Amino acid sequence: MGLRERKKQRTRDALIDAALDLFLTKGYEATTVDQIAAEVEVSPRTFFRYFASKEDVALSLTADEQRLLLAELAARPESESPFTALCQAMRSLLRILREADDAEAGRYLRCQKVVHSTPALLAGTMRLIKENERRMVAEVARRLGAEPCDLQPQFVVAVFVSVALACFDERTQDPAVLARRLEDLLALAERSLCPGWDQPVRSGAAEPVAAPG
Amino acid sequence: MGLRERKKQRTRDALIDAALDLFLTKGYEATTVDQIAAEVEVSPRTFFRYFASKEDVALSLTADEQRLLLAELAARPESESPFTALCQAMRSLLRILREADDAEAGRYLRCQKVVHSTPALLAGTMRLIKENERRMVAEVARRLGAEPCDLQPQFVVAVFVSVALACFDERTQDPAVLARRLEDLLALAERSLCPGWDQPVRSGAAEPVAAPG
DNA sequence: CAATTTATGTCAGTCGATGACAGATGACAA
DNA sequence: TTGTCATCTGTCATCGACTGACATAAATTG
Repeated sequence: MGLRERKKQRTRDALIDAALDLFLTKGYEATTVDQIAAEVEVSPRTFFRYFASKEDVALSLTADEQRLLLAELAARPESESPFTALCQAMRSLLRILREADDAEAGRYLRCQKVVHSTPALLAGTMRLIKENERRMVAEVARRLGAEPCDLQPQFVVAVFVSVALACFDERTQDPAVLARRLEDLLALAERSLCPGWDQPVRSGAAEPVAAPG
Repeated sequence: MGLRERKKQRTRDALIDAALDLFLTKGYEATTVDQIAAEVEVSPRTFFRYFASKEDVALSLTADEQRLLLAELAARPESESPFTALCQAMRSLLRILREADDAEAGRYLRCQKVVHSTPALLAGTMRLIKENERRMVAEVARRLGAEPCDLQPQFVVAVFVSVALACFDERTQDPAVLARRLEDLLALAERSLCPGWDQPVRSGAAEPVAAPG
């Protein structure tokens, strides 16, 4: 890898770290892009060449995680039922977070703190998750032999997203605590959902049960 | 009601209508606050006395709906299980939308179109729903005799929100079509969830089932 | 009508974000 | 090493969202 690319990567990381630090100490709204740029000693214009917006720098890690989650889902064996595959992908993601080096782990923790204390960033996170949800629906639909517009794949992914979001809801920042909370929630989900609920329905059996008395 | 308040209400409605019209024809990003204000013949500064932001004017109807949903939930009888109460509240909301007069219905339709074609507004909608989710969790927790931080009320509301969001996902704007889609999804949810899943667990029965074979 | 309250307009200014242009710097070949 | 090229960066100008301060106009109240 050339000097140029290494330099770019360093600048990018420095911008993220400086931004997260400032967001944590002064608050997201009270921090200006100029201050972030000054901290890294680049011009404000350069900041916007690395990140599309002030929000973008705060959510870049979250965006990475969403991409990772989707990749883990795609890597799950076809033999797993859709919801199981989603849960396993989530467990993989949490394992990766726990095994990250200190710099990465610190970045993750600061990111979590900032996002959860800033409504605007919480909204941005939702947007990212919603975008990823469409891709997960496509994958689940494929596994079910259904279309992305069908209700079942949408429902399966929606339940999964619910559980995942409930995990992150409170002030659960430590990946270990988060993993524990995920397991509790998945156990609750398993108690609440019928066996086979996330598997293809036998054609011709359960469909025409609409006729009222 | 005095002249002053009536005038304010008219200005507010005019701002919403003008904004939605412009958003629909020119797009949300391409529309400036100055244009909206000019359309209603008020100063841009006045616009910001009615709405906190450009986003706010687009989401004011959605915010009203969320407040309404919460009110309908609170009005459901205590005898209903939490998930049933949530679903009935949602049905009430859709009924109100279907029974609205033409001006209100038109506003609703335009709002839906604009929101679903603008990522920023989709994110804002998510934020509103997330905020309302906290209040719904509080109400459901109360009905379950649990705390808002407990997993069960969070899970119940999360599943409900998932279903509700899946309703609005596609280009389903007409309230009648939306109601039909809701019923289909609720039927799917009912097939997928165990009876009594959203009711208080008998103390001492289902809890210690963690011991592995 | 007079006094008070409240809504509105004007002005100035901050901050996020983008386009245009020029200068600096790393990549690469001769 | 040197020259050329692509790319990165800084500077400048500009737009649009948003806010505070102050003056004006309007409605409410007595």
